[in-house]
Amino acid sequence: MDNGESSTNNSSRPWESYNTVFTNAKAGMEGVDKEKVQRIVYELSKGSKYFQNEERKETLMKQKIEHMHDRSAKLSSSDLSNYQKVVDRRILELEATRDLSRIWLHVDMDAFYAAVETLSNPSLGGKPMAVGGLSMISTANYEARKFGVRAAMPGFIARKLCPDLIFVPVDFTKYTHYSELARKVFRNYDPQFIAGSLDEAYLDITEVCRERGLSGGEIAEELRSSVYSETGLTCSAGVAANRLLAKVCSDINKPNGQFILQNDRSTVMTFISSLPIRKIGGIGKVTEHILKDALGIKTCEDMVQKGSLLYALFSQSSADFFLSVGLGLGETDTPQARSRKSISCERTFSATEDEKLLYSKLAEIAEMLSDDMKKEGLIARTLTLKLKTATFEIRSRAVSLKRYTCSSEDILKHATKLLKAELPVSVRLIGLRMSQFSDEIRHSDPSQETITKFIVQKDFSRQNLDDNKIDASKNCLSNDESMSLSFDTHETSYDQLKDVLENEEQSQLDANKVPPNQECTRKEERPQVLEGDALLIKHKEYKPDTSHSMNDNSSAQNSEPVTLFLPIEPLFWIDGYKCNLCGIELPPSFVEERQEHSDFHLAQRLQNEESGSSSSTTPTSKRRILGKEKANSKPKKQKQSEKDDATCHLVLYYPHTISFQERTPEEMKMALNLIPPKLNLSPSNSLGEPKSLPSMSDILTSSRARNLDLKIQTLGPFFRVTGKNADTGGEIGRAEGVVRPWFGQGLVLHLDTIRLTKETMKMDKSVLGVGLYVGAVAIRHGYDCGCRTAQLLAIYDSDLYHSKLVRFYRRIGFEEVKEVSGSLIGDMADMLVWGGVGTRMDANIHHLLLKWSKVFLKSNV
DNA sequence: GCGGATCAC
DNA sequence: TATGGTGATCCGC
Ligand SMILES: Nc1ccn([C@H]2C[C@H](O)[C@@H](COP(=O)(O)OP(=O)(O)OP(=O)(O)O)O2)c(=O)n1
Ligand SMILES: [Mg+2]
Repeated sequence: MDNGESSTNNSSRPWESYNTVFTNAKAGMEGVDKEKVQRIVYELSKGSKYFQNEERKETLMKQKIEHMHDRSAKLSSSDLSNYQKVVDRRILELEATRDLSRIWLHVDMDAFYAAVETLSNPSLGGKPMAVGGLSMISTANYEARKFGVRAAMPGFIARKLCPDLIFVPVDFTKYTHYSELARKVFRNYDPQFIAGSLDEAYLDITEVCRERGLSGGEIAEELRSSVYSETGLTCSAGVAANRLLAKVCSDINKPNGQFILQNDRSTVMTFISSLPIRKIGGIGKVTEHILKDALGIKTCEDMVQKGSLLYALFSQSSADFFLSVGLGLGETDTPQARSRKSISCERTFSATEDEKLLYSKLAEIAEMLSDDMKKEGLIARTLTLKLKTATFEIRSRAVSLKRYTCSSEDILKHATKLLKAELPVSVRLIGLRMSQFSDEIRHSDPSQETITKFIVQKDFSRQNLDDNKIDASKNCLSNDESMSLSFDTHETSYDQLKDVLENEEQSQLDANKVPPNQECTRKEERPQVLEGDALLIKHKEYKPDTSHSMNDNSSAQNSEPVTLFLPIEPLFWIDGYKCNLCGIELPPSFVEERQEHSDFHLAQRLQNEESGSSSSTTPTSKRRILGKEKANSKPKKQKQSEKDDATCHLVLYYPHTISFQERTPEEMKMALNLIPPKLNLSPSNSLGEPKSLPSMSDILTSSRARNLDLKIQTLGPFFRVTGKNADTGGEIGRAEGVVRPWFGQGLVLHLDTIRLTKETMKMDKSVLGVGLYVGAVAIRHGYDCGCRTAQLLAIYDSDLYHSKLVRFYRRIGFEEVKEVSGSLIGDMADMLVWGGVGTRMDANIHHLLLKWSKVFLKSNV
């Protein structure tokens, strides 16, 4: 592997072991003498603090690789064959999700900043030029790239590579302007295009192609030509069946070119097979190294070939991502816009130990950060201090405050404490970040402006350090008014449910948590990307990463449903902790989880039998299970020993860990995604959801006006929504359920319980109103997880209550599917799954949200 | 919840 | 002389 390379080269050609990102392939670097570049970079870096730190990191990476390698060597052949089974099944399941019906286009401007600069100063044309300074350059034009000059390279090194290099300082306003021009063009092809950074976007051109009878390639030509005529800038495009592939494609014929990958499985597979893994977004320098040096994986094809190793050594979510990459899969839907989760500000300066100086830098940064937060109307409660020491070591120190804040005084006060604890230290960078925002999300969530606009904002700037209390009372004096306003809207649009909802006096409008946001200027159509190359609110939520240690990752892994085809066998815990059916590990102390788990296996089996295939049911053993209401009694160790050899479609879940994981609803959406790779940016334009479905934040915002404090938690695919009285904290209602595949329906949202505790409610009349809110969060969660259908059981308690329930659910959009009476064998699966008898009802989630949109989206005044 | 790493642009 | 800034995710504690 790397033996020969490192030992011989280190002595004679030391630069070969200094691996920088600059050695990676990149458009415009084809004819570059890589060795020469590497040598020069090495010569100028050698011995520097930066270099030493890179060496330190390199060492750590090597250790990681070695560790991974050892682990792979220890795997027995039986381990591998077991993992291979998992891989084979997973491949089938992933393959089933392949969607070749959509046409995605990824467009990326060529040498963006540099091209813009050339536009405003044509004399730069044809000459090697870089945007940035001698310390760092942001990008370089293609003339400069011939010399090996590229983004993120220090300017002084670039100048050594290319003595005639012209430097132009950055000017974000210009780039933003041209970015906007280009986006106007994009909008013509996909009004909901997903904007990445200033210079790239994803467009779903399926409809345009269909409507105009043009191919993806023709649309790409036209779009690029249009971008050129509108901006004077060239760009490159990639067209493929999903975003991951489209992104890879846009780089192929860059600059000023395009590449179309036909939506045909074998074409895709051929394309992907020889593709170096580093080309895939999310696989960077480290991951590439680990996969290559420890596992011998170089191409995407290898990912499939060595799938068993991946599943043995990485977390399930990472392995899933890798495998899906190997299959050429990627996201094909248009994700919902996501709001930012943190805001930060950091500055580099010449390293110093001078405490006075450091404190004053800190104060400046706190001030800038505070200003930014105010501009966005954000308040947050977790503060993180970031330091880069003179030796380039990165340190971070965080505190969570009792109250939300955006004041520079608050920030500085706590930041100072954090910094103080680190002194003395020589520092070259200080940064501050605020996260854990107060509920609202508004920003980037277009539909949100509805309520926001009702809130008359005063300038909440400068809450004098009153320390605490920033809250609503101070900022939004007109709170009551705004709330009642929104409430009215709410009620009127509810007429359909009036009889059930009854009154809604909703006396105490709390507004307690309403943040002081304003974000006035939300221009009607603004992708949320803003200034500078910074604000790209992009995330790749799939971070394949090297999980290490942990012989068996399978235990605490992510929650991802895995479908297995296994013969039915009795369930028991191998060695007392490992499920013999699926291998999941659950220590005996995980009583509840074990219960759910064994129930789940049994239920799946029953459903399978019911749903056709094998009719050989074995009623006996299941009967008793059914007695216990869902959560309590225990199905002993399933003795359904009568294992028919029927092959069963089992779905099992890997619980994330012992406890529910607290997540904000926004985060939630991605928690259960099946297909990992996503680099999901913010949908641009303000229209947000196509049909203006109520977003999670709409629902939450609306609920707060009703003094409801809603929360959602997840445990793997399971979720729990709780509604509390915002004043007392007392629980008013909750909904629980699970997101899971259902026969022939893809993912469905299974609503287990919607429980309301009217005792604790002040206004016991609006119980069902609360139920609607709690349910809406669950439904929206389902929507975000990709469910199309929601299922529930209107439980039979008493005639009166039951019919009321059915009526209620029917009104809000559910339809009766069947009666589960308990008298038919076929009911057993339902009874087991649902924990009782009643009326099974289904609803189309999209329709449901549409129907409810009037409620949660106060139509514009 | 915190801290370190990784990644993208 | 000189190696950026912003935001996100994941993992292991
Ligand atoms: N580490 C980086 C990478 C990029 N950028 C900025 C400058 C680029 O102009 C812009 C777009 O990034 P790209 O990766 O798309 O690079 P270019 O557009 O400059 O070149 P090309 O897309 O032709 O390869 O983002 C940056 O500031 N820092
Ligand atoms: Mg570009």
